[in-house]
Amino acid sequence: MNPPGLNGDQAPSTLAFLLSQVGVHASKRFAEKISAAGLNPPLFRVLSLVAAAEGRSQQAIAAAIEIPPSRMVALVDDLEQRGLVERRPDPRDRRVRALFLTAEGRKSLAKGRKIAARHEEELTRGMAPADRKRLLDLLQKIVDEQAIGRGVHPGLSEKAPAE
Amino acid sequence: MNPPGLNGDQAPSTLAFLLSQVGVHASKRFAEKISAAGLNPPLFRVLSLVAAAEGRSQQAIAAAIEIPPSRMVALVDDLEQRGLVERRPDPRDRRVRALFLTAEGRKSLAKGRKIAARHEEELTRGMAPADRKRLLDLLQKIVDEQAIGRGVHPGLSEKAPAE
DNA sequence: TGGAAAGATTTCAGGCTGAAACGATTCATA
DNA sequence: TATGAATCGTTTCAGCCTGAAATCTTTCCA
Repeated sequence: MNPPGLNGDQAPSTLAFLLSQVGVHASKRFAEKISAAGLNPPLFRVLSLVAAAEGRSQQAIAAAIEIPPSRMVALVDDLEQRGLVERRPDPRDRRVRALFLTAEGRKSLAKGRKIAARHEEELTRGMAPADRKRLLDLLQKIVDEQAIGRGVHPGLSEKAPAE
Repeated sequence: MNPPGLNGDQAPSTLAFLLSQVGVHASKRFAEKISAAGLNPPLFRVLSLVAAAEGRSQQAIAAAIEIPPSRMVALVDDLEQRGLVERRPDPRDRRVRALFLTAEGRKSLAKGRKIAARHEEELTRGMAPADRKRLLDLLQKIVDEQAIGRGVHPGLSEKAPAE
């Protein structure tokens, strides 16, 4: 598909490049798939966190996934307009908007989780279970070593991709 | 750093999430580092490809890394303004602008490569060589299985991150 | 009580991106 | 050889997302 001398003579991929390449690819694929549930990745992540412990404040959740408050507002606005999440006043602290799932929100979340599971399978299709576990362990090791927050996902955008 | 019940009770990360998380992280780190060479990842990639075979047309290179022509023009403009790359007319085809490195371009490329090597090491610091190779093989397997182009990096931006 | 701090929100401006339209040139084919 | 299709490079344009900063309210602390 490409003239010889283009892809053929590329230096063997480095680990850094492969990680970046596969990671970004996985992100984009997931974004495509999750849209079938009427969501996008950030919304799905917030929805999941709300479900993990309902009644938390917006900023508690925002801090957990390291997104700026101004962004959080827009995300919750979005979720609320779709009727997936509810903002309720917190009687203990009137500054706070406590977040709760609606029935519709639970449905969307369930749908999203199914899609995520399918995504997981497709991504590792053709891999032996042992390899799967090995890959998972190795990646987790990097997360720990690099001091990336567990469960904290740096969004796409900003700057650009790697090598 | 986070109140209990936030990160502590998160479901064990999936492979898809880890891949995306680590990949995006690696991308962003690299973007930071490569700026020390006065470059950004896309520029570095184009610079590398020009070096791999000087005299190719803009679109030949653009096609190799799957970026739209309109974007390529801006990238080459950028590289040319920095004096790293030269556009020369192609005597065989007057539509074509053949690309060549300048002396300065070679210097920048060398600098970028050093940074990339350091990045590679930092990313895998604390990993046994055997694990490194295993990880590389596993990732390469995914690239092949998922029909991602070898050496083709989907840029950041667009849609959003995963799970 | 008064000032600092925190939660939520709005505003705003910058950056990046790709589709589309365009002129110049080359190619294919009749 | 003539003519329409395709290619290369370029410019234009409009959408999108993002985070910093300012604002307002409410709470905390000294």
